[in-house]
Amino acid sequence: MNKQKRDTHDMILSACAKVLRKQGIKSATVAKVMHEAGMTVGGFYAHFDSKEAMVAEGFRRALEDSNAELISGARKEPEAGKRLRTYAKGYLSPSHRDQDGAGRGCAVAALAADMGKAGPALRKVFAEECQKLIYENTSAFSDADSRVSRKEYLGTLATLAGALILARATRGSPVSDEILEAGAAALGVGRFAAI
Amino acid sequence: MNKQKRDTHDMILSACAKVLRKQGIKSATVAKVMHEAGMTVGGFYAHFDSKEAMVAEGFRRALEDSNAELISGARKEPEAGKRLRTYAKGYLSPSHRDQDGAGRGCAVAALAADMGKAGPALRKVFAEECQKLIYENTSAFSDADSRVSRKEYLGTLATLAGALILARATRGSPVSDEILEAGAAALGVGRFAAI
DNA sequence: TGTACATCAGTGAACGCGCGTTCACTGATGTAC
DNA sequence: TGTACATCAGTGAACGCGCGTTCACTGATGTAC
Repeated sequence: MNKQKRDTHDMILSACAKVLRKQGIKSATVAKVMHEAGMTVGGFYAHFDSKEAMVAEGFRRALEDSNAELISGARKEPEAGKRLRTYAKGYLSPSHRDQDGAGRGCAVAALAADMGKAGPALRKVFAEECQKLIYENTSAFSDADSRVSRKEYLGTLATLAGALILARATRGSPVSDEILEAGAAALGVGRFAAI
Repeated sequence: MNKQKRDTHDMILSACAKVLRKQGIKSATVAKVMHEAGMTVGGFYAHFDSKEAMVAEGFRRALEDSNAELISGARKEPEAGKRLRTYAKGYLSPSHRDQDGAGRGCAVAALAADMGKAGPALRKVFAEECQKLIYENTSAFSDADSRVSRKEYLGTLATLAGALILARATRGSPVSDEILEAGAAALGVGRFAAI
């Protein structure tokens, strides 16, 4: 596989990751992804064995990209003890809720929903990527003085993802904003009260 | 519309609600729902204008049924202050996570995911039903001595639904159980610590 | 009571469309002589 | 250097399948006389 082909492969993957974050697995059709990558359908099978193979690779890309973007703000916070709070605030902002249309929202929230109907191969990739993400983020939110445990982070992640998914599901109704606020309040009371 | 036809309509709706809770909107095909109701496809349009119309009605049924089932245990708890805790414990049990295959899991968690891709009409119905559910449940979890505020309940709901969705998404991997436990711990620390 | 007819819930086959996948072809690039 | 050929990434049309929807038909029930 020469450089040019590798570049094309990469472009398709980026397009796939973007569409996945925008609309999930079912909507990430081969034609749509190839169009997004500026190509036609026919060339697809020179790069991937099947749609599922593309989605599996696309998952990794989507989850990596999305986590890198979401955590970048919190990383700048010098005091580790404040990072998770910064992260959560950004995560539960209306702008993050509405960013899914641009393919820039949290991939965990966007994809978790589709996993129920997905095959075991995809579920395995998803779980692996979650493990990586959990490991990376607990590290990023901790330092020698202030540690976020795996369990704390998982609990927070559940609240964040749940609030975001519910807020997106009710978008347009006043409950949507209420849910984001309630999620933030729950974390504030339960976990950040002492900070 | 005579009684017999109304009964049939109702059977289709029950079947629809069950399939919706099992597999979401996309998988609730007209043929599958009709088969589940013991009929053939052709009769469908005597009862509903379109698949979307069925799903809209099915939502109401699914959410009502699921909430009634999930809350029944907590309702038996005489002390109101303990009800939300009982509810949360059941909600985050591995058995609830695995009940989706039987069409008996929480409909909010099962359907919220599909809302992003659904049309505005369905989103409206979903939001309305959520409002009803929030109102009913805050009442059910409160009495004169112990009140659960709307905000507290919404925060809890976000954690519960988020943990369930993530646990289902990672089912088969050890993270799945971990997420359920972390969700319970988050609620325990944040909200039930004083109980 | 018995007969003829209307109504209408439900049947099952068909149609159109979108999607994953396949395949014969094109056209650019590189290699052999 | 120039010519002939091989390679192969990408094209675009086609195929099969599943799904929503339609439609001509059936057969049971009720009504008129």
